[in-house]
Amino acid sequence: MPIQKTDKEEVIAGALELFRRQGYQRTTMADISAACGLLRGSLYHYFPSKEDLAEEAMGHVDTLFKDTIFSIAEDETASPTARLARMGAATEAYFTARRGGCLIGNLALETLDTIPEFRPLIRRYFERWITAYAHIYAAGGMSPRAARAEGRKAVALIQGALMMSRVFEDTSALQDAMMKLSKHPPTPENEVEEARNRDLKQN
Amino acid sequence: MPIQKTDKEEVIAGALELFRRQGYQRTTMADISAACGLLRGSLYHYFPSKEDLAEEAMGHVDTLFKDTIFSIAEDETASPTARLARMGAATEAYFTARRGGCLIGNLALETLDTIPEFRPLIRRYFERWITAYAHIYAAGGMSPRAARAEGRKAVALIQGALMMSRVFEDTSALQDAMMKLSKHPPTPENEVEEARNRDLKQN
Amino acid sequence: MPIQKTDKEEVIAGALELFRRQGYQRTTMADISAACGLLRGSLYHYFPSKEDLAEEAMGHVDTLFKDTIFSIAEDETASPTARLARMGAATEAYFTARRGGCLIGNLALETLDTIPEFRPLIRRYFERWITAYAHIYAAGGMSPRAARAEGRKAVALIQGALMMSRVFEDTSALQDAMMKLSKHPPTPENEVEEARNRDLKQN
Amino acid sequence: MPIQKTDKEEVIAGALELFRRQGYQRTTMADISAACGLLRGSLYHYFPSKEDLAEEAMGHVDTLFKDTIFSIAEDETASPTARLARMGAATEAYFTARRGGCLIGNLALETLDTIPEFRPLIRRYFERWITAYAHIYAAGGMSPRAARAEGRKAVALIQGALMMSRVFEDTSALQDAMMKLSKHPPTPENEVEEARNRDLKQN
DNA sequence: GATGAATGAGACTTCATTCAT
DNA sequence: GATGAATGAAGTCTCATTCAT
Repeated sequence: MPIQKTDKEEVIAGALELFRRQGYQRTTMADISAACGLLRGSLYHYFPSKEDLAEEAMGHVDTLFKDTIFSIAEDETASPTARLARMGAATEAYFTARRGGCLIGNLALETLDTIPEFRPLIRRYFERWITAYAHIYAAGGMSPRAARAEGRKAVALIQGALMMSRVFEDTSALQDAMMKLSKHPPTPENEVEEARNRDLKQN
Repeated sequence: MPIQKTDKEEVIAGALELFRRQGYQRTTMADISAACGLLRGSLYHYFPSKEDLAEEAMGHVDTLFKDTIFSIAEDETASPTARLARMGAATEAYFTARRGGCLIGNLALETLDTIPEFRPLIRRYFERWITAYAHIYAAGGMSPRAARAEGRKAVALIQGALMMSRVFEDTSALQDAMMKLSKHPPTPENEVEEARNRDLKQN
Repeated sequence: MPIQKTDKEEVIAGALELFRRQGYQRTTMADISAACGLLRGSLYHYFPSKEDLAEEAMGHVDTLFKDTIFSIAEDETASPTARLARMGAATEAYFTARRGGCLIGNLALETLDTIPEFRPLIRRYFERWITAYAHIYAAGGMSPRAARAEGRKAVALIQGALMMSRVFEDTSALQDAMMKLSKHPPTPENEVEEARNRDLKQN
Repeated sequence: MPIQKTDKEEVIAGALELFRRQGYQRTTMADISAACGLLRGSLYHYFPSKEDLAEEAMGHVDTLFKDTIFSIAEDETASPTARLARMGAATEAYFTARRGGCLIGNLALETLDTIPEFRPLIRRYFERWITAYAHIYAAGGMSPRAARAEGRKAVALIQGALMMSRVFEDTSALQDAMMKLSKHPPTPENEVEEARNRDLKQN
């Protein structure tokens, strides 16, 4: 029985990578079966359809991020800045070790308008990510509303940076973005404004 | 001939929207022919293949951005801050008027690893965009190196915000990001650091 | 354009015979394409699915029976007995010229519980057939209620006779049944009863 | 062993119902295994193949009819009319208690031209049924030849009535047919002719 | 230039059957 | 004997592309 679970996980792992790099439509069940050594028909013992398989792959990523990355934000024993740094490092490590960027981000852009079944999964993943950043920002003294807005911008920046890294085949775009996010909580717009005003008055 | 060209433009316009919302693989030549009123076989009088059609659609977007958005950055008669605001407003207006986000960003994530022919087009588009931001930032006094890094982050933030807007069906994510970018040049990391240090010393 | 219609009719004719003899599930699109010289994929230019193709085949039979057999019942210039004879002869001729019995009867038993889309077509066909017999019986002086009941039995007898002919590869079962139905309107139960009583009294 | 046999009977009972309602091709081994609580692979401990399983199911019906319905015809202690009534009642009771009509009649129309292995079974079943009716009719004074012809029509009427009952989801079609058959031996064609002639002469 | 039927490769999926455990 | 994963052939259907009219 442990063999069984291993097999299924192997299929998911192979499918996950193919979906991430080739997209959902372009990846065929034949590709996946070749990647995991199973025959085409055998995949259907584990997954009733290609869609289900993709959902399980996304669920796998979702769970992994929840357990190993987003959970860092909840560690109230660490300072907000320390949590930011640790979450950033974990995020960067995850994506640096894998080509093709973010599975769920990629599938989001490809399927959001055509496969409604994926939408809840996609939203839950990003919702959790945003909430993680917002939690840290709020712990740093930001208002809940601003913390959430900044969290959304943080996730946007990471996803955009993943896109840039892929487009230019240069991981520095991701590193750059993570560095920006990791050092300290962002300064919301008005605070920046005030800071500038202060600077101007000093001169 | 101009009539002909109009026909071709209509095909491109229809294909562009379908590719943006449904992705490349999911969009069929039949979808496109239905969208523009032509029959399946007739598409091949204008475009030798689906790939060529997609490339022309991307080229259309590329040219449009170059002429109407990126060109704003070159307007040396306006202040950097004014150019940022105008470019931000134009960008926001473009994407707010269309569902599905950014054609080239979407196709980038879907096809970068499977259709190498698209890569030069995708890179040129993002290269221009980054350059536009870098140009403004440099005009604001930033070093060329920092300006380019900040430009890349700016484009990343926009693309990520487009993803968030689509995921949550909420255009405020884009507005939020554009507001952040439009107000003034970003404060590079070390400058913020210094500013904070200044603040601390004052207290 | 007449070529087009001919092609489609040819496909239907080939499919019709295959469905009648092999059943719906057992007949593959490959069988049909081989029978009409078209490639598998080409069938989908004419019919969106196998189900639709089968429905058109059934519709073809339905129309043919309506126009060439059931219409005989409406010919008020002929006596009921003459109409019975002509309808019986036409029915027998149709089924004698074809192996495999009645397409719609066969598909009825095979698909009634599994392909609900076929049900309306199947019912309409039998409804018309019953109505044709009932019309003649009523013209022969039978009450509408009894005429309908006898019509249903007439159609049942024909379908059952087709089954017997197929089981025993002996067309005499059909001929036998048609002879019984063709000679004159049936004597409803109570009339037979009365006739027997009369006979008994006479002796 | 008796436990084993019970298991086998359960499989056959489940398969029988599925084959009757869904047909042979449409019914999968997975359907059958789900219906009887066994797993897919386990079915092959009892039956070497799907065809064998279907043959055993048909054999089950064949034996049941032989023992509980056709045997009534052999009961020389009862009058022909009484036997007809009892056989009709038993037949009607059997089919009224089950949806989907007659397993062997259904499979006959579906498989007669494609699974020759089933043919002997199908023929034997109908042969017995016809013989049963012929036996009663002969006991009623009909010539062997006429009795057999009338027996075939009786079975045809029943099978056709089962079809009508299923098509219109109305068991009255079967009841109607059974009433016709149960009251008394049919009047062969020529006898009716003579009776009519007698009637005419009287007027 | 326009049409739309035809092509043929290939996609997802099903299913009877086998076999190692 | 029971299990259920694995097999591999085959089924329905899609689709980019071609071509005769």
